[in-house]
Amino acid sequence: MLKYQQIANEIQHDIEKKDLPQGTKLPVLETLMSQYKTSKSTVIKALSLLERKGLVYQVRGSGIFVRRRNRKGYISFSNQGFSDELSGFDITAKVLELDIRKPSAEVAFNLKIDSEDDVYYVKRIRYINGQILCLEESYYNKDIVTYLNNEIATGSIFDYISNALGAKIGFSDMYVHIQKLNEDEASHLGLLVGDPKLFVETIFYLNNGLPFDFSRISYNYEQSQFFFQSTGYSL
Amino acid sequence: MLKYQQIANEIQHDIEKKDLPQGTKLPVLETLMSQYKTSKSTVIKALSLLERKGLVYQVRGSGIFVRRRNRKGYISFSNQGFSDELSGFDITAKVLELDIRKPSAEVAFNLKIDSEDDVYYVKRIRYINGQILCLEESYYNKDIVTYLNNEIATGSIFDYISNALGAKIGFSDMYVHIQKLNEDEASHLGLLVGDPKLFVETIFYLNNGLPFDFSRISYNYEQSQFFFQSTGYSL
DNA sequence: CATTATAATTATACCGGTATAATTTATCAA
DNA sequence: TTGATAAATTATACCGGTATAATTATAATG
Repeated sequence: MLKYQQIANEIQHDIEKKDLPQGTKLPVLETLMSQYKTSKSTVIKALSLLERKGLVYQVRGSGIFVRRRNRKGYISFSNQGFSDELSGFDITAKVLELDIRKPSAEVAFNLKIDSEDDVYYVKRIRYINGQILCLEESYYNKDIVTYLNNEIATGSIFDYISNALGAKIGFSDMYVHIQKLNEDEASHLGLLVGDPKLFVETIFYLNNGLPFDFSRISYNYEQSQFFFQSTGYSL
Repeated sequence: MLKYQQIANEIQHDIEKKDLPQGTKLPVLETLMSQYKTSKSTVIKALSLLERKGLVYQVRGSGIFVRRRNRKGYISFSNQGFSDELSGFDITAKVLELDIRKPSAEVAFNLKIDSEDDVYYVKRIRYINGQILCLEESYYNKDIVTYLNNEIATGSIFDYISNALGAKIGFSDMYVHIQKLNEDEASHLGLLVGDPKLFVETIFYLNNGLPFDFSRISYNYEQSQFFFQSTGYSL
């Protein structure tokens, strides 16, 4: 792990361990430099990382301060996406469908592949702490996600892609809508037709810019509480 | 304006002016350095800014590339919040209520003030391109937002706070829910009771960490299409 | 005591350098 | 032509420095 990431982790763990409240001032840069035996720029980079994670804020001429924490029961939604920030929640999945197929025009467009190329199609229900969280339909570029099965799809597919396939997940584009549930969705989510849903279309890219996953997710509105922190641009 | 922000702007304008498609490779660092007559670190900082804005992505050993753009009609939702990213949309507002009052316990808690301190309360409907976008209730700490009137609240209150009051807006915490409209909301949004809504509670902070605005917003689901880009943490 | 001016503190901008890791291109061998 | 190997390209990590701007603490002033 990189030095600045390591330092960021240690500072984060320190904040969490000591349960520091909002507004607590952290040691000044100079102190952090000697504490972690590193240069100023590396400390700054670590702090910038923590600032973008929403853990601290920095005030020029004043100091570095601890930022407010999440409300309980809210899913933290960083600019990393949902999936990794689910610590503290019990996430499981039930696979409804899993097959290899040819993509529709829309899917092919979003994955930047030809309509003759193969994709893995996965339809599943995801649970959070035993409650139905969402209904997900995902299309994976088979050239990148070379293999999938039921067992893998029952767990975290992204963990599998990162760890087993060794691919590096980069960024994503999300298109968010508020809509009413249709019949199929309502039955899977255990809700009524016309009930609210959060509907999100996402294209996930590897860190080299290749799209590997196009997904459509309908969230159960009863479980949909998200915590989101903005940071401003001047980092 | 800072040099690295200036450079980021110029690169952004260049991308938009030339309408460069996704995947287009930008000049290499060395070229950008001489092009903008600045040091490596400053160029890197400018590019890091653009990366967090979702405009480019960088691949080590390969280059800097243009990222996908927004779909038409979607409100771009950066980690800056909604308000500033509404270029291309016509945003207006109608003020329903505006007064000075004592905060409830919840409002006082979120603004970190005493229940005896004054707040400005503003209730208004915001329109996007003539359509009803949302119903907003906001509480402003009167020690910070010292004056408000109907005319100001008809426009952008944040612009007023930044420009006229000279305060620097820093970051925000958002709590997002999907719910059903109640009677009051439905009547103001021109929708039916039970229709979906995106309900967002936000605490806005100045750049020195002081909370100055606590707001509750109910979005019209028919106008609620948001574009959101995640970036990964390794910037 | 309140206000103002000054100094100290502190984070940030900006510079330019070396070393490193990932990718791409060129080279060579089979 | 293919596949492996080496070299070149390119972004990133990390260093340490000076200058600057914002804030906070201190001193001076009325």
